[in-house]
Amino acid sequence: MAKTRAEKMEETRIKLIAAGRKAFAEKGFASASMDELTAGAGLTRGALYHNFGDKRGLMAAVVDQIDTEMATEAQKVGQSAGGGWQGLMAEGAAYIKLALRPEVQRIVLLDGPAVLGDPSQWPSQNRCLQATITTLGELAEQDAIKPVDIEAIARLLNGAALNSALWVAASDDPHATFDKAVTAFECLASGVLKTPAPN
Amino acid sequence: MAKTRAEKMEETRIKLIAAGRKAFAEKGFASASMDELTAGAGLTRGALYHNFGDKRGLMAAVVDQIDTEMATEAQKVGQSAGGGWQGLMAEGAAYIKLALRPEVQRIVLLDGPAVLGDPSQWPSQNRCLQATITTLGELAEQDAIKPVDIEAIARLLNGAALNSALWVAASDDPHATFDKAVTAFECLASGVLKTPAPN
DNA sequence: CACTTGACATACGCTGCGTATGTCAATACA
DNA sequence: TGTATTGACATACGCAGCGTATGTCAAGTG
Repeated sequence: MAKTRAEKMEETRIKLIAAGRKAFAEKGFASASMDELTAGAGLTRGALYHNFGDKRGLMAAVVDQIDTEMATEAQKVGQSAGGGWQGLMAEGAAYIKLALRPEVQRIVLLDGPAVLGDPSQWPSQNRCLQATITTLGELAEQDAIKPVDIEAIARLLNGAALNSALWVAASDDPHATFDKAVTAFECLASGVLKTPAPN
Repeated sequence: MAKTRAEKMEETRIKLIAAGRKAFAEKGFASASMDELTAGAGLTRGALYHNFGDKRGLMAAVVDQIDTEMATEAQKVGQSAGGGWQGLMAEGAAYIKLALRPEVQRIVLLDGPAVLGDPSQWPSQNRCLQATITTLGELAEQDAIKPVDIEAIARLLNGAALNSALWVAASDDPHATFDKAVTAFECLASGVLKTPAPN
């Protein structure tokens, strides 16, 4: 069967995003050549500028894809941990673990802010936050946490988790450092609990 | 009196760093032209590449200057708050307040990581952390905090504080959001206390 | 007072982005 | 079904900006 035009266009978008994701991860945004990148996908810069406007546009699409994946994954982990406090802790650990991937570090944590600006304004980041905010909301209804601004707590927790991943990844013994980071995360998070942490 | 060569060179370094700081803050690293920048300082790119090696080298010098200033300032605030727990809280609020300056946001929080890599590896950031670690160390000696890894806590607190500044700055009502951020910061920080937070 | 060093300027090449223009296949329409 | 039209993508061009190779002249040296 002949492919429709819309289908083919969707294919090229997918190919370009995949190529961009690879190039940005391996060389960083600044050093990734659009000529090389598109050629690798069997296309030219023409396709890129037609579909995404400019280099930044492709970056935005790539970032959106990556941290949509992260949000989905972390949310899933949180829910299968049973939601509530356990879910929140599992989500935090999941974020740190996901952010250990070099691809995430380079694209989302290092280059993303420089290219796209403040991460708290990204649509995808708001999707990530939503999971945390929802979980915190449940806890608030159960009167389990202090009466503080939930959004603020969620943002600080997310920021702390993502940042600590860079530290973990750069450490000599990532495994041991990961454990320290998760423990510290849980320790800080316990500050919002009304009852002392169950350690 | 005639100026010695070393003195003149020091002057050009200072001029270039000042010009870089201004240009990077106003246009961002990528869009800052080294030709313009150096011309504004009454010099040429020759001086720049002689003194700093490349564009990144100047960026490193600028970042180092800025967050050395931040470390000094925050430490001062923490000490005049009397050290200990009050000092730690004051330090945190000070970091958030310092990071509200557009110059800091653009250079240190957005472009810095992309250009220089993981902030936790910057020499200057380690200076910033040192203050927090010292304060936490005092508290540990007084047996006031839980037996967790101090470095990990310090890194998470610093990361949370700096990140929240971006959120505050981008909000509709920065003043109100600042209060929320500081309250949330103190709430999370209280998680390391053995005795429940004095709220 | 010749000589050397080195701080900085000048000149060049190359890479790479964005855009203007061209082309050809897929749809619309008669 | 043949013609017109759109639009997805390729090709070609101009320009900015980085890094480097080379030049110059004043400050230090013996």
